[in-house]
Amino acid sequence: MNAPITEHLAYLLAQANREINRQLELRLSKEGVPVEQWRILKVLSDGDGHSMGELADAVLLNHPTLTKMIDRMVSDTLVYRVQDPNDRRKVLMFISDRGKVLCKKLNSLAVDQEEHILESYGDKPTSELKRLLESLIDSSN
Amino acid sequence: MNAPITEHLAYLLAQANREINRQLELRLSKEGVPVEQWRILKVLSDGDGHSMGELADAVLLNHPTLTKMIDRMVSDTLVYRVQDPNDRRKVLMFISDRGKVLCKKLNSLAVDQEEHILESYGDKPTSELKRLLESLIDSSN
DNA sequence: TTGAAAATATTGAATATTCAAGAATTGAAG
DNA sequence: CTTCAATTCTTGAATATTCAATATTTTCAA
Repeated sequence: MNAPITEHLAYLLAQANREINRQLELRLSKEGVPVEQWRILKVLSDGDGHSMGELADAVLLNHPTLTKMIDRMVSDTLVYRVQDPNDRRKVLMFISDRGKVLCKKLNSLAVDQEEHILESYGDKPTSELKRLLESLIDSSN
Repeated sequence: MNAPITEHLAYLLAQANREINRQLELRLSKEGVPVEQWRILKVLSDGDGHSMGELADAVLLNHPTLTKMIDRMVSDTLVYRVQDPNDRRKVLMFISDRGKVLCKKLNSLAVDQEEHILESYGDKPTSELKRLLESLIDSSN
């Protein structure tokens, strides 16, 4: 017989991702915000304008999904669109003041989670895991 | 400023998972099968009957999604349902002969991928990463 | 300079997922 | 034994995601 599915890297990643994501979702739900929106706010919180393509890459969403999520966030006045003056094909996304306030709250919820992981999983394993994940991602490009 | 999103464990996991999953998807698409169906076949390939609840846990899908995916797989005669004689609330899923044949092909495609990762990423980092992921998952329960 | 190809974002239809409710069966307390 | 709560799975409606097509702008070669 072949190796069981629980030994495949793809499966272990999916499982770990699912679990950690579930925990984070649970915390962010206190503010009624999906994980993807937190990512968007966090990327935009540098105050710069980011094009949709750039954003889609950064927040791990494909274009149409991002467009529709941004539509919602614009309705909620968390972010706003500006046409890029240098390339009018592009739309630059900016975070609003309301978005910044929300983002701060979300950050602290996310930090709570990271601290919880550090406690139960350990300091060294966590940083070692992060290092390995980064290098796996690098080696996949 | 807060830590950038790229330093959060949740983000790194999502990114790595997305990338590895994308690669696996690409291989399995040669047989026109989504990753989740491969997982289902693999779990069932022990020949035992598995209840829907058990399966849903194992393949990281929630109940209704699994039910509908199983409906498709039953249509394709890859698996079949049998009512559990000991507990008639339960449905036991079995893999068919056709399912077994397909599963073998998929396994070798998946093994290809694992080997590709081992080559580009290295033998030791891979097993170390797997170990850390397993223990993260453990510590989250 | 013009026109074709590439890049960027959005839209709408098709598909898939999720949530909440329902049906069937079992378990267990009174 | 009966009844009520819990377990298991499925269904249908609401929601979200994806694919393919479209519109707009830019790039670049002829």
